[in-house]
Amino acid sequence: MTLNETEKKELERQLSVIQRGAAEIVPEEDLRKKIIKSVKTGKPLKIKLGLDPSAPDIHVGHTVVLHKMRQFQELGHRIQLVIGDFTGRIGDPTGKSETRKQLTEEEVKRNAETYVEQFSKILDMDNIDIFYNSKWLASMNFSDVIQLASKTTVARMLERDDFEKRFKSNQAISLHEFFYPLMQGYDSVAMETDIELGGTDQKFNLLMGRQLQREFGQEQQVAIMMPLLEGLDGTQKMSKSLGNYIGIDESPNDIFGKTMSIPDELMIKYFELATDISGDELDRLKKDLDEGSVHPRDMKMKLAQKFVTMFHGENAAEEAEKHFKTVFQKRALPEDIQAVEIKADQLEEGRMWIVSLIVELGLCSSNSEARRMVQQGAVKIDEQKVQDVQAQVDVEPDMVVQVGKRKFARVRLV
RNA sequence: GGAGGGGUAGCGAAGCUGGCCAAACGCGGCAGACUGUAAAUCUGCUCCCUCUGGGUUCGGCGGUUCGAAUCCGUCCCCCUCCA
Repeated sequence: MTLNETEKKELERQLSVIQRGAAEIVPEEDLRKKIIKSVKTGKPLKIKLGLDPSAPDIHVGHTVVLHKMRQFQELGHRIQLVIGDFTGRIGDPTGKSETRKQLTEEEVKRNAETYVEQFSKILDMDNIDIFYNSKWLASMNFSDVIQLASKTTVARMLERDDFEKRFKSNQAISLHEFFYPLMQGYDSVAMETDIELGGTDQKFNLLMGRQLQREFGQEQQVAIMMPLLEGLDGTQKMSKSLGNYIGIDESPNDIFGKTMSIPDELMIKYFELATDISGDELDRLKKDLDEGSVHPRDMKMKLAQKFVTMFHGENAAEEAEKHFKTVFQKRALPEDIQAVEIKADQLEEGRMWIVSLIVELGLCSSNSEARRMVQQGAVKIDEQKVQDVQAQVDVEPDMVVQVGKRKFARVRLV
């Protein structure tokens, strides 16, 4: 197929955008072909992203794939979300024994709405298709299922990492778990997907889509795997269960603060994968960092600002930065300290034991912990260090109690 | 179904010839110093309790004993090998 100059340019433009940040594209050649076809015919490609309906709270790690989706949108392609409402009922094959609780239709719907709401911070939701895979999976009968199962082999299934491991180590693999990739793959058949996006951990499933499409006589989809973003600890992938995540629904101050605590080495990766900056801008940032012309801290602040802006808007970002600067750079008290009620009848002659006060204010979870904090010199009342565990504190309204560097509470006497 | 191994604090892992075990050690976490709420480093803390002491812990339950993570019975769960 021959391309004229403008078409060639367009091809290269799209390729470079799509490739940026991607961990793997399988196969690249097909991607080329699909883009050429699209450029020639003016028909957008169908880009699929599968969603698990059970975990609707998304964090920055999830946004990696969303940013890639966004880029596709901007390139004029059609993005399609599939809510795995049917798949969710089967339980995913992570090897853990707990059976996933069945979601009711209500819950699935509510979760889907949450997705839509959260995604709107990154994607153009007016320009998007949403599917539920129960639409085609729920109506399949047993012979349809057998038919589908016959499209692949046990050996093929065992190629999948976690299946292989479990098989070799004699751990149970329930037969139904084999159907999870099959279902996900079949979604691509049903939707005639051109390109499917996912994390590198989804590779097997994405490739299954390819295989099934071929079996069903369709043009095969291209699988684009995005890297998994490491969390705040800098080593493990960002996940809610590890607690090393930045949730997009968190407060501006938390998002800003958490971003500041990521290891420097990850900054560029975060910029590349989790923000909307262009390739050129990214190159500039890298250069600045290498040359040392920008303080890494300041660059990270820029990142933090981008995140807060993305999730809460520009004003919030400015506020958060101000907060960060006063609290952590100047070590001053933040402006908006959460007020916590202390009931007057908890006091004895207007006083309260320091340890109980800390616990009552919710700054520590047990007396023992609070006691430790006092002993370690982590506790300040109105900026005065308190180190006496026995101290009886005169409780004044609006008094500010601080534990460690980042936990504050303002007393509200009632 | 048979044989063997194992279940200890957030995790990993000692202890298991009964008292010195609230339980070594490592990781993680928290706090302090230093800083850029980065990294590295150093120090302390890390079941609960108004605490130089007390109370509950070592898969569950029940025994033996002055005293049990450690011994006995029983139940549950996990793993390995055999069928």
